[in-house]
Amino acid sequence: MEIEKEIKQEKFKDEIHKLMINQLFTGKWITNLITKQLKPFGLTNQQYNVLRILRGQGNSYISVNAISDRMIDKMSNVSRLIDKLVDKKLVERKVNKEDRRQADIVINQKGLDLVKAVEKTEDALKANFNSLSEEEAKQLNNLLDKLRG
Amino acid sequence: MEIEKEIKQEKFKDEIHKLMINQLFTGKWITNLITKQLKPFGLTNQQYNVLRILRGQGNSYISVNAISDRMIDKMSNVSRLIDKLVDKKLVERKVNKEDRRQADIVINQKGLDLVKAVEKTEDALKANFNSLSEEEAKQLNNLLDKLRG
DNA sequence: ATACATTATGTGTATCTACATATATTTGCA
DNA sequence: TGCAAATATATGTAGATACACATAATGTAT
Repeated sequence: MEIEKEIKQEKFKDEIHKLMINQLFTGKWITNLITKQLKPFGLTNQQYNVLRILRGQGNSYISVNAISDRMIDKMSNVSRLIDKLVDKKLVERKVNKEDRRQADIVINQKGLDLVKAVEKTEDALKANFNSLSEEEAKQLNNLLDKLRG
Repeated sequence: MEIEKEIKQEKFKDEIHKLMINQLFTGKWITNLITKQLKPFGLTNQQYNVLRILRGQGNSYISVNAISDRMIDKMSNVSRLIDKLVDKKLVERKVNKEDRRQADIVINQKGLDLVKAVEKTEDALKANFNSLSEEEAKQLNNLLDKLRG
């Protein structure tokens, strides 16, 4: 649906203003889809983001800072996010021996299993995204990258 | 910058997966820009969204539900958002006489002045968006609309 | 070695958010 | 009319978020 109809706004000051709003709206739309996907698993979007980052590291530890660098939402409070994941016994944390300020994190088997379980529901999520061709998705990716300058 | 570099992820499962992440990242990027713009005015993004919706109605009242329909983030708790704006004396609320369940809201002069003050900073915000041509912005708007199906 | 800056993470706090549920009112229909 | 369903808004609550600040360890220049 056109953004004009989604938010019942007939016209915008200019194309950039419309783009800002369209972008925010679409971001929220995707966020909500993912929130719903994750709800049965008791994970927030950002907890899931962290788990996937950790899985990407295999069985090697990675610092809190490095996790933050890789997150979609870099403003997140990673310390407390990790706390939650430790509480849920999905990841493990240890102090780095070379630099004792640093906390190193790794995903464990329970965490890996949970990510795998979530991924079984990916098809349902993807079904929301079949209105674009591969070519259009590429084009959109390029424009988004360019938008951020 | 390419999304791959923004989140230090070399490759994605497929173009749609990349698009989801790129979209979330870009949405958050814009949200953060607006949050910073609004901070000196003591407004949250959603409070500002509501104020602008109300301004669009001129001096006629509009229901909480209708505000919600027009919001970028429809999940918001509009009742309490309005509470805040009433507390700040930026809007006024009255019970609708025909339907006493309904609360009708209108922006007042102080609210209008505040929106105007924020808009004086629009140029600084827009400066973040000059990497796209008008034509590319249009194309992006169309692709976003199409993405949501 | 000392002191100052920097880095890495953690914590305190107020506020915001999402979701479930409650309250009040209106509508529709037997 | 009377009563269940629908509608409009509000509230309770747990948890998440943003931001300022605190703590601890390390780097660096003298």
